[in-house]
Amino acid sequence: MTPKNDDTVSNLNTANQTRERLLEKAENLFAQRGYHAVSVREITAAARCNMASVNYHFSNKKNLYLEVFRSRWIPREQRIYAVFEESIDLLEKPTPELVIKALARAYLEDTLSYEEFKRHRQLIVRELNNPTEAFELAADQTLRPLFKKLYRLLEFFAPEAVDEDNLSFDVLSIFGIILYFNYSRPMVSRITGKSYDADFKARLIDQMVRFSSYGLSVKGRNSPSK
Amino acid sequence: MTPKNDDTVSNLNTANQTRERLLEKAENLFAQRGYHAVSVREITAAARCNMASVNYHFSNKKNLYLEVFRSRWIPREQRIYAVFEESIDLLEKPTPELVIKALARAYLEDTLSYEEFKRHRQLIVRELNNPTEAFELAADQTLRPLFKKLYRLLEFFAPEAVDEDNLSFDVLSIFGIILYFNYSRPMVSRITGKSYDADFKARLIDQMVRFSSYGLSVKGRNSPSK
DNA sequence: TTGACTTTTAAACGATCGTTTGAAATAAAT
DNA sequence: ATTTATTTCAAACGATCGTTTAAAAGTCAA
Repeated sequence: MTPKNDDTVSNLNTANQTRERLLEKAENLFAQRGYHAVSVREITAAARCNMASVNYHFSNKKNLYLEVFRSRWIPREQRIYAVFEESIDLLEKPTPELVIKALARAYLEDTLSYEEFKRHRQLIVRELNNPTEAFELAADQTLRPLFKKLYRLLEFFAPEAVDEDNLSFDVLSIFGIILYFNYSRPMVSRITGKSYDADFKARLIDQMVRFSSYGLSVKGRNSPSK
Repeated sequence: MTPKNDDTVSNLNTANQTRERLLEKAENLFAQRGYHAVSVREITAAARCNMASVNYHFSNKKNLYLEVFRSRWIPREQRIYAVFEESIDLLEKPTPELVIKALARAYLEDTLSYEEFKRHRQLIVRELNNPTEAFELAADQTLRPLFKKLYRLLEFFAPEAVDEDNLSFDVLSIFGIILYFNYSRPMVSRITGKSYDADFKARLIDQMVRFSSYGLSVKGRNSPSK
């Protein structure tokens, strides 16, 4: 009646195939139109399996939604952070400006396909606007660790002059800039009418770095005149 | 069977009372949980009227949603813009920094109550993330006029050096900063743990101005050092 | 007060929702 | 080959959805 809950070997192939198909299609549909606008019938039709499969593999619709975050969204976000941290480690002098550039790049460059990133963003924007249990998962596993990392990077570079509150606020602001420039992509494209090519990407990254690094309250940034 | 469609005087009092109650409660619920998550039964229960009233006054649920934008969201946004334009007119020298500050203030200061503004933001963030017909209404009546206004203000102040694309991009960026710092309010409060008082508001405005004005590609801003 | 019109109401409509059921199909173990 | 366990399936469940209906209640002019 219920799926096996341990990792003893059985017919893993077929079972996980439909389970994975369900997660893939569910994520796509939830991202596009939101939890309540998507029906279990629609998800299972897209995954070409029986309607009862959702309850068999995930017990109910809500838990399928949460599992999309657990097994797809969070690992993907962690991959982005891994790219970010790797490029930080390569820097000999991680100035705030370089840190922000590394973060912007990790989000925009090649790590994910355009469609994959679109889904990814739509899911978290929904949660930021109207948090459910999934927001708590995402906050604990990805957002707060990133904030801590950013805080330490800025703190190291401006160890004396700046108080804790200002620094926390700056961290949130940087995250906000990155988030906004990604989440508003459709609107930006729609209004500027520009295609989303490599040049546009470079322009976006430049804009993000300028807008956030110059606003920092920490010292040690490059000369903002020019 | 259907409500009167002209302005001949009849029992306006009672009719418009329930119509207005429906719009008020519908906006509140749509903002909090989204179109599909809210039922007509729930809206009419909150408005203390019969379920059929929605179809009587608005013909169907979807049109009730659109009417929330037409008769509540858009006029409210236009009031914010009016406050912005009034304070611009008082400036003798509308530098980009002062323009941004005026815009940030128009959104944050007293124009709307906290709860009213929260609803207002939630509605538009939903539409930005997943546009429906309502987005087109909002874009035509409020967003695009604001962009044009901002463009003209920046253009006037930097008439020579900057090309059209950069300026359009800056306008979008300013709008994005304002939008983000408002729409992420719940998250910011949640993570910083600060209460949303007058000091916090002033801090927010300061942060918005710094983050966006220093990033501009136009000349003529105040010295960005310090 | 009558009569025309507007608004509100209770009840029901068909459709679709998430979930359950029990049997059929498939795979793995003996 | 037989048993055991896992996965898939068609069908149905009760609940809730948006909408319709037709009558009751309310409003206002003549």
